[in-house]
Amino acid sequence: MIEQLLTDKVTEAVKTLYQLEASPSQIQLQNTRKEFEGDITLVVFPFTKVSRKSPEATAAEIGEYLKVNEDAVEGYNVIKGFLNISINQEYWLSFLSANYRAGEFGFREMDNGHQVVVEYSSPNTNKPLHLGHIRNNLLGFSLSRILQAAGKNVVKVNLVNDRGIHICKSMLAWQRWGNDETPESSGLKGDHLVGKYYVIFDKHFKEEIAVLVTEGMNPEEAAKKAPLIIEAQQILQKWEAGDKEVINLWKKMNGWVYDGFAKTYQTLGIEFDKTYYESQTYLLGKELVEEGVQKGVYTRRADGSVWIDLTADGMDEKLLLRSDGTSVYMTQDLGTAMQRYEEYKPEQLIYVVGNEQEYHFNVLKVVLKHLGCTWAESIYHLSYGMVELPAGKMKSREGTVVDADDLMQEMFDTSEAMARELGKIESFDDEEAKNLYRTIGLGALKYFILKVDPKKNMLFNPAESVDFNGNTGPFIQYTYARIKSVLRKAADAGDEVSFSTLQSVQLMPQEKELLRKIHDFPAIVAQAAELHSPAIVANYAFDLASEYNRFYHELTILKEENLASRALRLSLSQFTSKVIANALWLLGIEVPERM
RNA sequence: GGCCCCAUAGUUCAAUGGAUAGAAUUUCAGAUUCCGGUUCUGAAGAUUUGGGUUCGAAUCCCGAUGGGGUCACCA
Repeated sequence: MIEQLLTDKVTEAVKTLYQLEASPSQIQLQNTRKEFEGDITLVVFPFTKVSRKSPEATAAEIGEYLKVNEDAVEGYNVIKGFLNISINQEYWLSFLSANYRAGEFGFREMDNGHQVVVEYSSPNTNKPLHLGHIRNNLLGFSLSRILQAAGKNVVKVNLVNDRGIHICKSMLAWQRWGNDETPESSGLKGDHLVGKYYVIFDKHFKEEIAVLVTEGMNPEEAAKKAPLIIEAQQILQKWEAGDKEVINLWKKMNGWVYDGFAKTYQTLGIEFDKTYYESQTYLLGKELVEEGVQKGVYTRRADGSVWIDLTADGMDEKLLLRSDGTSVYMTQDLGTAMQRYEEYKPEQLIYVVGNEQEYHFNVLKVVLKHLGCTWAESIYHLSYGMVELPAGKMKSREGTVVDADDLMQEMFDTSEAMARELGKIESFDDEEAKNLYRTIGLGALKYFILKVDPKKNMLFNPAESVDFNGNTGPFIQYTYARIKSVLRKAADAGDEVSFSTLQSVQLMPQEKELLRKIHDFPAIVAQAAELHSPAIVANYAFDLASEYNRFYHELTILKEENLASRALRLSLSQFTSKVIANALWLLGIEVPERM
């Protein structure tokens, strides 16, 4: 791309002019702002020290050097310390004709040397997925695709939290109040059915606590002494002891949940390369802790529990093994991290987990480093903020969770209402129309959530997200469909032939703007991968769609008489549609061929 | 309270330390017209606060204020 070309030339220029070996960070190239003449701008302030001249004079010297020594540079102008470089039209046109047909534009070949593991989703099996999981799943899936497009060999991993006291609560409630209810008999999706019993457990549990409190017990103690919780703990113990009856019930109910999750994942359009179950990994990590004790980096207390003192690292003391020898969260995460490292030897180990667990991952890294695992540095916690709704905050503790399945259905319904109102579906049969609602509803949801910087808390407004105008997924999808429609019409008129005649037309400003925007796409993908941020791709997709709309609005395409101009505009349209499709693919968003 | 994160137009989001802080939406004005709708054009509108570093700060550093998270032998 042109940036690389210019970086090299500028390096050469400052070496020749000022005998300076410039580091890449000193060469700051950016797209020239619209109000100025030029395509790419070099910030020359970093060179004024060695040039011992004013910013303007320095810029002029470098500009002149580039103009003389680089064919692609046709001119320059200087404003303050900014050197605005004009790239000649041949460069842009050859870029266009070389790439406009390339379906994989912006994507790099996979390099097997760069393996990356991305863990995301990681649900509990006692209740259905909710809005928070949606952000998690979308981020994880999209990030995986972005990394893949940047040339990484990505393994998408899910770690299902299928054991523990939470599922025992659902099991107990189902045994006691369930009357053999099944997904089939109740018509409920499996995960919803199990979630229902979790809620039932909680209701009775709270009642028991209330009774104990009126009898004079303090609430904290009551929460530990309530018969239901004791019984649930007994079930957990039986589970760990391998009790047949308990295990069978556990398998049955988890099976229902998996069926339900599979449907949710399918509807949401995400997938995994590999699924791990905590029931199979929760014993891992104990040997590691033992190893740490031998090495003297962890300490065993009199009661048998194992701790690490992280006060020197600015953290607290942390428990690594219970006094009864059983694992805690940290123990198994140490184990699974080690397992993954040994299995894949990845250059990066990414965890998509909410920001409430930031401390946990900081500790995880440090604990591994104390063990001598230098690869702990490759752990990256993609920490994301909470999703709120206009109605208020979404926290499971307050019982205001928004169910993922319900939310998606609402999105489909809303997009249907919207499409009908706008008369989008008159030429569609039922099947096509239904697919369109799905595509639009999901596109709206995904785009709205992914366009926000992951680390920030965000507000999801369902009604606003499906708007066909504005910074929304449907707007981008609509732009794509419109381009496709233009191209179909052109093809009907037998225009394909002229696509190949892209020579010596004069680029109009709007055409060049669009081309420049398209030209940025590979750099955007690289940056998004580097910063682990789908938001960069999302905002780019909107920019590109908006740019196309401006282009489309100001220039005629189908009625253009000049054949070369017409070919130019059609190839630009084709190119834009490919890049929009590619950008949306990175976000896991489908594009409709017409709408 | 300790530690971590966040703070940008009325609202929801942008801005690798670079030029006059961009969009979308809302509001207002105009155009379009079967219409108080749609579409189009234009305008208005923001860096919480006080210092510091820098040629240059929304961005980096220190303090204040406000919001969120986290400080379990839960995961």
